[in-house]
Amino acid sequence: MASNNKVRASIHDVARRAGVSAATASKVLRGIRTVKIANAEKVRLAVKDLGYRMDPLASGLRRRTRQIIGIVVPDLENEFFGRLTSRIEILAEEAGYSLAIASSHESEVRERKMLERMHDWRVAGTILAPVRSERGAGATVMKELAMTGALVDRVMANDTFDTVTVDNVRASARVARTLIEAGHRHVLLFGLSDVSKNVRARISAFQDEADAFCPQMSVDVVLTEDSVEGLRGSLSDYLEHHRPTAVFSLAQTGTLSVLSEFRRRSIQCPQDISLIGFDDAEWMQATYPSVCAVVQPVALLAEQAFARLLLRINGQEGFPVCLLEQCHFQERESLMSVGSVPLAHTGNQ
Amino acid sequence: MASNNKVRASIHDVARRAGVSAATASKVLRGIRTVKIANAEKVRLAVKDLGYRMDPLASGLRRRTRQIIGIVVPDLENEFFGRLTSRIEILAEEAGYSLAIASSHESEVRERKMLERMHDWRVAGTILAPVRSERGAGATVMKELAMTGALVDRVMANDTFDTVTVDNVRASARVARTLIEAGHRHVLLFGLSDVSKNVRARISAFQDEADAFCPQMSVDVVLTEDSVEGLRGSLSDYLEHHRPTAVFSLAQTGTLSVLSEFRRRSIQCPQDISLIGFDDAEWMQATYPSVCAVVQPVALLAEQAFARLLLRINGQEGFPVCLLEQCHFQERESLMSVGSVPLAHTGNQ
DNA sequence: CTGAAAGCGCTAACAG
DNA sequence: CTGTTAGCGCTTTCAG
Repeated sequence: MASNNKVRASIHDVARRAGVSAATASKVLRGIRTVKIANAEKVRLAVKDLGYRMDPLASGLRRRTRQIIGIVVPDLENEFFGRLTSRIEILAEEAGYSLAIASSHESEVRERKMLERMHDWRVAGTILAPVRSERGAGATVMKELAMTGALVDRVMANDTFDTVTVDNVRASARVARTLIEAGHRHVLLFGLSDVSKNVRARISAFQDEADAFCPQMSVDVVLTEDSVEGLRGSLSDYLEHHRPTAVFSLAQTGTLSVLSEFRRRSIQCPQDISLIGFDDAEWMQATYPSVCAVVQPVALLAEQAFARLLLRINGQEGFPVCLLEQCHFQERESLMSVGSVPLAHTGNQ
Repeated sequence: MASNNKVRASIHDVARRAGVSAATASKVLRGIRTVKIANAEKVRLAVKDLGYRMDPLASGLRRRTRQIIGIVVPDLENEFFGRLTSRIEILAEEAGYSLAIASSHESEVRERKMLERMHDWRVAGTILAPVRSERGAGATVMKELAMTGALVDRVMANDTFDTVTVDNVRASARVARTLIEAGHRHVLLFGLSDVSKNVRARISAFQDEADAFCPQMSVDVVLTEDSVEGLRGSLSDYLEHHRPTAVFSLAQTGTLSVLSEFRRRSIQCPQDISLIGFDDAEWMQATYPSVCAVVQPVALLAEQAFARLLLRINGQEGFPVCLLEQCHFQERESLMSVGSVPLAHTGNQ
């Protein structure tokens, strides 16, 4: 067996070399001040000499809780969750925890498995971004296991855990109003699977806003259960028979499909059809036309979710709160008023 | 302190309820067959009744090696590493390990910290994708600590660890040949920081190929230390005074910058300047023009790196190997022969 | 202020 | 086949 052949010094080795007991060495290492300064010095010296490093997992075994925070996200290949995780990793370390990262790969059974693993690892707390088919399964598992946790993204209020999410309603309403004001009266809402609470919220908020301020607006909704391949197909089918003046893409992958489909069909955007996407990405600045998007405050979501979790870990009691963070609307070229002349673009062609 | 208030059953509880000793219970749980069937059944029943779950970390403490594999990548926000990590997570689990994921956030000091943490966690092995400023620092740390490991991406041969990387030389040579054949005689190589071994390899391979097959080709190189902001600036400066017929972007972020800069300056791509990018992304299909790219075999990199690590964990001895995986060249619209008439595009405009 | 002893949850070793 | 004993590396407790 290959492995760490160099035997590692244990706290007993340190204690022996420093001429004190393991208990004392332990105190020094944990920064407890009730140790004679001379002894503390000796311990620190021994640590240095031996290149001693504590085994945090063994330590956690004894303390009965480990300095680890878990996070389970549905998809690490997705930039959004990459950014979320990345930010939380830093926050966790600043607070003295290690972050254990796991992906449920959009599968409910994996989600359960990963949550159980976090529990088995005795993490201090777990942040969960549920899978797309969110029916609260993940939260239920966490509740069953009596885990301390917080939920982020793709969640509405929950009766057990604090939740942090984007204000889908306000953001969608804002998109609706923008389109109405630009004269659009026939809009397609396009996205993946209606089982996601986020997407449902975005749709109904859009419709409510349309009903309230522009009852004559006709709103089509096309949702696909399948993944990326299906997206393109269902959009294609739809465009065969309908010609809205604007498309509101309900998620990032959808936005990409819309753009390609426009290109395939030689649909001029925004002259023929305007496009607004939910969720921004860097590449949306570089496309032609650049794409208007609802920008989610990822860093803020991370910070709030982490802050809530930390409070709970530290014993904060009380009813779960439900935090809604506001999105920003990024105007770009893909949006045009109906009937107006195209703006002068700086881009190709 | 909030925490897991429900007390968890230990293996002793299981043993007691099953009327056997902890050692026997342990054997059953580990699937060791030398246990009377009746007893094994009783243990399994007790496990079920108690909802028992083993503490894998305590178990690892005793066995002196944990069923964990570590991976340290430079940037989880980067799609490439997201995919790599995601794939390795699955492979690790199939092999009976949990994957501990950490990001060094492109910082050498963090990289060391994360590697040390993996070591402290007594992982069975660690896969490292070094930070951009790769001077072998990460590998040195791993060697110092006598860790079992493998290196992936951004590495050349290493005298201690198996390495798995993309064949930058062949890929770049291929790009060079493609451009030569398309009649390009003035090319810009554009990218981030020359301290990355990958980027250095790509540049010199391109130059070698050009020297060999088209000595009159003029090759400019613009590299930026800074991150994304700097990229745009240095490209802009360059284009102020030069007008190559093609740009070879050495990394994904660069490709995005090139595209935006083209748009800003109303440079028609590919009519005025062709573009080829190293590293593919989904959005490159949807831009106008769609972007030619060198596609890295991410899944393959993951599989090879993992396979090598597993061999080492299982005691495989011998000199470190250096695996080179081949890239695929994806033709798209952004490449045109010099002096030729644009192809009919199906896209906008 | 210190150290001996006990034990976190688990498993290796070995005598029965 | 089974159970006892003795730890893995650490921290807690409590008598000194």
